[in-house]
Amino acid sequence: MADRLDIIFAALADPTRRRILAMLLEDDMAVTDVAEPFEMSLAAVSKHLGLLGRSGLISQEKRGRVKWCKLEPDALRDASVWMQGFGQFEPVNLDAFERFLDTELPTQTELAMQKDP
Amino acid sequence: MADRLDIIFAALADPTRRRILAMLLEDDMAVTDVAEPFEMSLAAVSKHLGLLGRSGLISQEKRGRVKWCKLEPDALRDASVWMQGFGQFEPVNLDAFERFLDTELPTQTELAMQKDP
DNA sequence: AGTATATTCAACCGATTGGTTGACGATCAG
DNA sequence: CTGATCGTCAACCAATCGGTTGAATATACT
Repeated sequence: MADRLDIIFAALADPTRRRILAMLLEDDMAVTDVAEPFEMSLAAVSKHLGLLGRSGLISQEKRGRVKWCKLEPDALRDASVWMQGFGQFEPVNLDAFERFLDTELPTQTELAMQKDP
Repeated sequence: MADRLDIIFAALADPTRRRILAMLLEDDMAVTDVAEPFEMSLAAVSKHLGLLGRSGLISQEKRGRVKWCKLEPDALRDASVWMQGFGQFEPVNLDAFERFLDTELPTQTELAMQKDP
């Protein structure tokens, strides 16, 4: 049902999760350390991290009793490519955008896309 | 307290709305024409368009009894800027970034391999 | 062994989301 | 005026979200 872009954009649609991602940009962190600056329960932050993990934006690896969270910026590439299709129309990005249209609009055959058969 | 990024990412987190945006990339459209290819009620599509309008991703102008929907790609700029904050994530450098990731991520086997225990 | 730490799980809550339906106000055509 | 078309509104529904608590499970320390 929910495809990859759904989950990624939904994950980005929350300020807590965006802040977590920004924190992980600095360095890998344990769950407790991620939760520390937030004024919410550890369980809530753990949920956010679980969602981020499911979205692929972070990976989590348990070493001992500590679960380390690591940013996976590669997952943002899909979303970035999608958005570039709207923001800038550079020739460089046209291929990626056409690929996007292929996957995103499967049934839109009559859509006026001037693509070569 | 939903700030602008919240609303924009949330608007992008739905496949119907992304498809609507892709349609509007081709041309401005009336609400009924936007709704035509979707297998849902007109009211549902109207709600989606309302949300897209509130997010600033589209604008709507009523001429006569027809409400025209127009893509506003500039609204994506905030989100794009935020994502580019994730480090060397400019469109031009995508290839270089991919190469960086290839050397940075030795194994992806543990990624999303968490089946139910 | 016993205790502290790290993290998740389960149940619950109120708010939001994505959809439906039917009624409704505008606006256009005849 | 009459009737069709365009679009939204209001009420409802099931599912999800973001948060809370308290218990449970591992792992580490002494």
